[in-house]
Amino acid sequence: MPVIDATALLRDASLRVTRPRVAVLSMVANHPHSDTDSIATAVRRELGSVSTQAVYDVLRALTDAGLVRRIEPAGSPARFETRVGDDHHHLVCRGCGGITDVRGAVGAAPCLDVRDSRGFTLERTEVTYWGTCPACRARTE
Amino acid sequence: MPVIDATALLRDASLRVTRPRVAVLSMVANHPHSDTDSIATAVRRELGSVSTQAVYDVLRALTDAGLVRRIEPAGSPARFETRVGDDHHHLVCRGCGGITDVRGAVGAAPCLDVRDSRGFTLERTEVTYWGTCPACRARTE
DNA sequence: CGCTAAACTTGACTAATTCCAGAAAAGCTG
DNA sequence: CAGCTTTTCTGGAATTAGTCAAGTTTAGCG
Repeated sequence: MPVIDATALLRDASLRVTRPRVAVLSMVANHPHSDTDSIATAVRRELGSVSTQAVYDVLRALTDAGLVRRIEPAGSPARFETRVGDDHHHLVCRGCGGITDVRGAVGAAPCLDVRDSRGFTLERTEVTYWGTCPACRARTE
Repeated sequence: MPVIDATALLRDASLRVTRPRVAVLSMVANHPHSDTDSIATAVRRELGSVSTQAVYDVLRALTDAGLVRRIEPAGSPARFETRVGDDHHHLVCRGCGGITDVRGAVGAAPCLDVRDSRGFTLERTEVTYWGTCPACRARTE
């Protein structure tokens, strides 16, 4: 299991270190692409009782601080991951909604330059690949 | 105003031609990126009274038939457009949620090939550019 | 140890979308 | 063009995801 020092990460981001925050951050680090509900369930299993609201608040705080990234493929509730800063993208299965990371290179990719940005200030480029995972393909064949 | 023959499009897709369908399809064609609510309002203005359910059903039928595409940027209700089949992508403003089309060339773009597709069958690649539109930038400066 | 702001709890609430069951309408079929 | 079948539409209730507000607790500083 990848061990992360959630406490140190929180401190570095000048966030208070609370039990719910540590539990949520560890959970997201160890189970990338979890949705809010799975995170809440896992955190409750660890700490006993944590309000849904707290989970939302914590995830918002972590997202704002840049410790986790929120990903939200169409048709699916929000999911979270800790891999921030590297240019990876997501492969989403239409069958089961599962998400897999794929390497990418946005900065280096000339075809992702927008020539006609119409005055927009570009901040981020998000690439989502839609397809069917091996398990779902097997099921429908 | 781009005139489309909604009736013919529906027939070609072997969908029954109903007044709500024609109205919804025309609305989407003339106002790309509309959300369900605006579509419902516009359709009601034209036909008098149409249930919300009918609008959802029609949009689903049109989407399944490939006549419209459903786009769903994070944090925004579903939106619809008729430009299907060409490789264009979307520029989404974080401030106002507005969507602008940008040309793209997925098929021709080498950097969008996924080398490590982990057995997935790839169906579509979706690129979303996040940024701030000129109007929103002006407002916050 | 005690203070204070930040974080957590509780519970009601909104928005978007779907489900359900019956009524109505479109379009074959003869 | 009358009747039958299939599909669509209506209205209301249910679900899901997430937010708001007010009061209580707690981390971290002195």
